[in-house]
Amino acid sequence: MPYSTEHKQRTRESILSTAIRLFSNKGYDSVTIDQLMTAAGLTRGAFYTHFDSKSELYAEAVLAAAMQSPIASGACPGEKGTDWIRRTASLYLSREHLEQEDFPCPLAFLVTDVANREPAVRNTYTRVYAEFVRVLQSHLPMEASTTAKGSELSWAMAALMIGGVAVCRALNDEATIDRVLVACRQVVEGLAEDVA
Amino acid sequence: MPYSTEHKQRTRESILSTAIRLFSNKGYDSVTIDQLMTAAGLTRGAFYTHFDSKSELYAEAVLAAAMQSPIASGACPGEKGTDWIRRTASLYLSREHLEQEDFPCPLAFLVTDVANREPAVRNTYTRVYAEFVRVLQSHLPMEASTTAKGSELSWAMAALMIGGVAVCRALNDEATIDRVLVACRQVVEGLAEDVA
DNA sequence: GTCTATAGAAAGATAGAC
DNA sequence: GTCTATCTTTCTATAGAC
Repeated sequence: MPYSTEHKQRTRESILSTAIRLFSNKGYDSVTIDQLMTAAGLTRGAFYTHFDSKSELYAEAVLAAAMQSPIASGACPGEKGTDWIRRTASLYLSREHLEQEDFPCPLAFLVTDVANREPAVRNTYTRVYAEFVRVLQSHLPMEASTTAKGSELSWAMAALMIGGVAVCRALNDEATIDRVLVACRQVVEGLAEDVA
Repeated sequence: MPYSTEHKQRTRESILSTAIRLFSNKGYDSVTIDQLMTAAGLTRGAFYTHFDSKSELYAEAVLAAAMQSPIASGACPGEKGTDWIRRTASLYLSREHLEQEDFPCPLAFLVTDVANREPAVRNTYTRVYAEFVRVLQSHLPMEASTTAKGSELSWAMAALMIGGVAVCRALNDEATIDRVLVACRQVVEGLAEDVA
């Protein structure tokens, strides 16, 4: 691979990382190409060598964000079963995640934002969400990891975790945020254990 | 009250209703003053007689949306206890709500959007959310409507309902949407009953 | 591949006529 | 109070130099 191609690849990934960070924290419309490129250490003009348009970048960013987020893509490889669920819930529904600037879960940080975007982006979101649910279910205890009941539970658990984080980001009161986080963690754990 | 004042009041409310509809379905940035006023049957220039700025309008719209949404502000006055919860969950987590253009629940339709806005808007969101939780808890069976455990459950139930609706709006697959709606409804009902 | 410069469109907000 | 006209800013995207 010639130097220039390799270099282009690196630049592209740098733009993408910056995009994930900015889009996740400010939403699609509030991020300008200028801000993005400046934050990536470049200027406006260089953008279009790497991406066709802002919306194309967004679509890629949502997917890349999902794959890079340690929280969404099956963290805690050490743990198993209910322990994994408990640990994931406590990572996902945490202040650290809320304040996570670099790799937050796009499912939570961009829910409403994605809803207002074109079908291609929503297709990506749909796939990422389904994968999140699949991973959750695979860690449910015993047979629940394959039954219809366990599946149903997983679809709701994912919505609860995403909802909890999304709501907390909209709230403006520390005490309320902590209450929501704790409550959601407790309920997720309870659900995972009761299904056994 | 002189005619002009009364008329101004009506116009103002008309703009506000239009704002609720447009903001809820497209988000803050995607709605322009021009679109808004045209949809309200007026022109750009008339806007600033009623509101100081777009962001001020947004803050008012979020509050008004919460009060006008029959779903969020304690619908089903006929039902009581667990029946009320079950009925509210089935209204909230429904396709009708997802496709509701005029009075959707801003807690779900604007979560991420509000998160990216100024503190005043997030304060409003916080109050509306807390009220939603309060109403939910008041319909929990027996003592749960006053205990700490019932309170915790309510904070999570609200996040689950909001998360379910918000996620479904981002999804782009009918079957997946139905699965999420059903799953969330089931879990909400289960939670409300198990606490008894 | 990245830069500066700029075209071209659209937005928020204001001014002044009616 | 509402209109049309406009100021000013900001944004996406492109052109051309290096």
